[in-house]
Amino acid sequence: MTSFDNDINQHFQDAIDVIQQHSSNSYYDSGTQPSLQCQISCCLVTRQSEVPAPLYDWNDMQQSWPQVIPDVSLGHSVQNESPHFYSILPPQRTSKGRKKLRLYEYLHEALNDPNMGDSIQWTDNGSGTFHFISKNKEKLAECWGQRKGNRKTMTYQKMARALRNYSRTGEIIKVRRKLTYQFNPDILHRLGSAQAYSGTAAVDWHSWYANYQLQEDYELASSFTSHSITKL
DNA sequence: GCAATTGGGAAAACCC
DNA sequence: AGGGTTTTCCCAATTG
Repeated sequence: MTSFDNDINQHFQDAIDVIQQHSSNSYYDSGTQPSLQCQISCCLVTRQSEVPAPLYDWNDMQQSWPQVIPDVSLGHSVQNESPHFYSILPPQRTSKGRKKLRLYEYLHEALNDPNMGDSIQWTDNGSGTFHFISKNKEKLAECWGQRKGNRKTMTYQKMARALRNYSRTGEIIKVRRKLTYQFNPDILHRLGSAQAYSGTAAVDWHSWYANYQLQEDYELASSFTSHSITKL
C-alpha cells in the first residue's frame, strides 16, 4: 500500500461524500433539531424465526471467493421475509423466542432515522458504507446503551470495540477512513429490504471487498471470515 | 507533541 | 449449566 493509493482512496471517498450529502439532503429534514435524547421511536427488524442462521449464510456461500459472486443464491435469504415493526421502548426486553436487538441492527435503524443524522450518516448507502459524526458520536453510543439497558453509560469507545468484533464475524467491517464502517452486503440487504435503496440491486460484493485494498487483505479477509464462521 | 482514533487482549456480564 | 456474544476496562499503536 502506498501513500498515493491512500490519497486516491481518500479523495474518492470525499467525492462520494459530497455527492451523497447532496443527494440525500431531502432525507434529513432541515427543520429537525439535534437533541441528546434518544429519538428513534420504533425499530425495524426482521422476524428472526424466519431467518435461519442469519449471521452466517453469507459466509457459507463464499467459500471459494472471489469466484463465487452471490446472485441467485443470495436472494433466498430474503425472499420469504418481510419487515416488521416492533416497539422498542422501554429498553428492549427479550420476549419469548425473540433475539435481542443487535448493534448492527440498531446502527442501520439510526442511519435511516433523520433525527440521528447528526450522529451517524450514510457515506454510500448503496454499498452500505456509513460514518459517525465525530461531534455527536457519543450521543449515538449513549442511545445504544440505553436501548440495551446497560448498567453503565455506553461510549463510542466501547461501541467501536463491539464493531471491531463484527469485523471478525463479518457483519460490519472497518473502512480505512476515519469513523467509517461498512455493512456486509447480505446483512445490508436483509436490513434494507424495506428501505428505499432496496431496489437498487445495491448488494455489490466487489465494492464490499474493495475495502481490502491489498491482495493480502482480500485473502486474509475472505479466509478469516470463512474460518471464523465455519468453526461456529 | 497532542488529541482523537484504531486495534485488540482479557475478563465480567449477559443471553439463549 | 454451559457456550457464545456483548460489554467493560485497559493499554498500545497509529493518524491527523
